[in-house]
Amino acid sequence: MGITIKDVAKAAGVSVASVSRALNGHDNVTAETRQRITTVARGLRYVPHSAARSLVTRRTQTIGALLPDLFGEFFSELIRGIDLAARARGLHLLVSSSHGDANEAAAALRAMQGRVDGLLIMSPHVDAAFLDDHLHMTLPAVLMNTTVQAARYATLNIDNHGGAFAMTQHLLKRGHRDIAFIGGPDGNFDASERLAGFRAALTAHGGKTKSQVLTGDFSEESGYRAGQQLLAMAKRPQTVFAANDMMAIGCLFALNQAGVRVPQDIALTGFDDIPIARYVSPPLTTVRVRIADLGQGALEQLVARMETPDAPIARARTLSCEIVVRASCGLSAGGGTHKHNMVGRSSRHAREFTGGES
Amino acid sequence: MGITIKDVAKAAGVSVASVSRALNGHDNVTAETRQRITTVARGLRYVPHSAARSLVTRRTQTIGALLPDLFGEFFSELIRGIDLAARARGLHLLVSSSHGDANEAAAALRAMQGRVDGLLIMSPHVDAAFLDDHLHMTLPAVLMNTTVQAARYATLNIDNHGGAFAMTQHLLKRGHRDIAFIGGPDGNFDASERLAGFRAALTAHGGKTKSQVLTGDFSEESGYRAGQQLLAMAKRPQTVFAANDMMAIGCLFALNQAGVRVPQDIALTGFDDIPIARYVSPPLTTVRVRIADLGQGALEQLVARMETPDAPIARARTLSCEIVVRASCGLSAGGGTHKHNMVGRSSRHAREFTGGES
DNA sequence: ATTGCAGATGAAAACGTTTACATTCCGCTC
DNA sequence: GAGCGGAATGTAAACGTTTTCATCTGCAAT
Repeated sequence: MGITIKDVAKAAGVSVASVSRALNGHDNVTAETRQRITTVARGLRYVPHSAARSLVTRRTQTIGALLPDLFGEFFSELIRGIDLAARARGLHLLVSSSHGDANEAAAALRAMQGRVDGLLIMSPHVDAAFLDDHLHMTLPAVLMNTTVQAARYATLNIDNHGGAFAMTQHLLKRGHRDIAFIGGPDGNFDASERLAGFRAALTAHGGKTKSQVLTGDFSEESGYRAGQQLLAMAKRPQTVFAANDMMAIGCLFALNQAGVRVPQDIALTGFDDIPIARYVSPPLTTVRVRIADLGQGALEQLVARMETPDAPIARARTLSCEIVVRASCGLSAGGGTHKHNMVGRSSRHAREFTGGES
Repeated sequence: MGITIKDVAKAAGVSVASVSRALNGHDNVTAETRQRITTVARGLRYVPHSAARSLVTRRTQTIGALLPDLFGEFFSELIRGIDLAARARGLHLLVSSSHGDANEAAAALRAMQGRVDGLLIMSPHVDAAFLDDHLHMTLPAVLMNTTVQAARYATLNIDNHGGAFAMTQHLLKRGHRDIAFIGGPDGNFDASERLAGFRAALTAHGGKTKSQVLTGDFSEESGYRAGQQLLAMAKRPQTVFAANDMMAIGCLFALNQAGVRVPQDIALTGFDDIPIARYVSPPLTTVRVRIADLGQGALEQLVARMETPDAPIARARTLSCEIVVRASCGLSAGGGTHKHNMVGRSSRHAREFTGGES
């Protein structure tokens, strides 16, 4: 690795202190000396040793993201959002994923401790006690999509309940009365909230409805299996609401394959609005979660905490969702083919908003 | 941050050296003392300061991944593979992406220097001179999907050319004679290799064929636009070969939307075999790249270099692809519906292998 | 001419580890 | 019982920065 600040100092004929000052843009150094130092440093290809710097500044310029998994477009988008925001602030991003159980999550949490200035945690199965145990109190952290309510932690949630509620309501309003819900993994916060929202809407509606819940685990394959279950039924439900888009797409595929037409024979909706959702046939009606924004927002909240660690923790923020009506649920009341709406990030869709930021 | 190794030493009534030895599993320490120290350390919730450690050991236990982008399932899968392999070795993963131009890439490269023990670089537009300029020679690095041939760098490539060649050959063998190719971004190594493979196969075939190239940039949207161009043509090609799956899916959507049937009216194939490819309708015939394996393999190669930096660099490895025939290109010679083949990670498909590892 | 001041620079401490080297301790052997 | 050897433990240097404090310089004010 070789070349240190001392070498630069020697070559420039100044002290290490001046080199440090010049390179870090402090103002108490002559323009001329700074010029000389920068030139020398560049010539020598000097790169500050970040560990040494971190040791004394107690800053790593790095934030960590603890994710449950990395599979599929949801996490892809999430990381993209985080990365974007981090880059804008000159922060590095350390990712860690695949934490099947609590032990792995604990190990990951431990390992990150001290390597990062702040932590973004999305682990739908960790609870407050777990965090108290393994997360150092002084390390700023933001929890995403978590069941943890403790006021000690900053949290940012998707409006899972509201989104599922609105979507169900939308379906009911359009006359759907017999709806099957494809659920997510057991113990997953998002999954259970979405199911709860679905149920609440049914209850709120009051009228006569029918519903059932199929099991899934958020993977395309589980959606496909659910689709096969549907196909095997003597009397199929009128509508399927999958707890995420990947399952909806898997289910759609099973239906397509069997020649069951969507939405004519059965309507289908998802949740998340992953990028691919608008490109399947028929395009998927879904609950839009601005996934990248979620990551970005979480990072910004984290940065805020890092900058003023003593500020009281704002109460849990919830990111609103909106319903995006595409063809898969049957055409909306307004009719029309919506063709011009189906492509492009900025296109407008029929929308219904959920509660909004709380 | 508070609690250091000194605190542990004091509390356990030993010297810092013993604490260090005990906690790092050195053997020259009594079982009894080690026991005591570990207990105390745990009780105090001592976490070693990694920067201090890195400073003296000159190791960060972190590897960096430099990616051009994070959008879509391809990168998702790639990161997943890298993360998996890194985790298995107790290495942390620092990601950095969105390097539109060379300047950004240079800055990212610089910033990573010194924070990582090794670097995984996928930046389809960097060349050897660029690396010589910005990459410290002593930092182990593995280049993925790069045009760089320099023997100084370890590289791991997808067999883009072979894959595209094989796919084109497959299409020709099935009687397709008029094929449109949707290309990737200008200057992108993968894109140009795939196009070259396509052309080479046409040339090799010798017989009378027709072809054209539509422009794309690897995004669904560009595939959609290409699809619209196709639709607008007086005489449409018989077959479309998109340089990646995302574009194929975008194109498929445009065709579906217009009521043009795939594969009856027009055949369609892609490249990458991203997870979603088997779940669109019709399922996409494509060139399978074991994306996660690519990431995993690159990481392993990197680790090898880190462990023995002086070993001569193995010549560029190329990861073989295989053709996965699903329904979108018209049924394969064998006929049948392939229904049982379309789902599940381990299902067998009609396959044709490309050159394999060189 | 002396004092004071401000701005530029340098010397050295500090950050928390690991590790080479020194010391202590203990049980042996002669 | 003195000397020895080896294991366990301690001491202190080193890693490469940043930053506090001190020094030095030149210049204006007295």
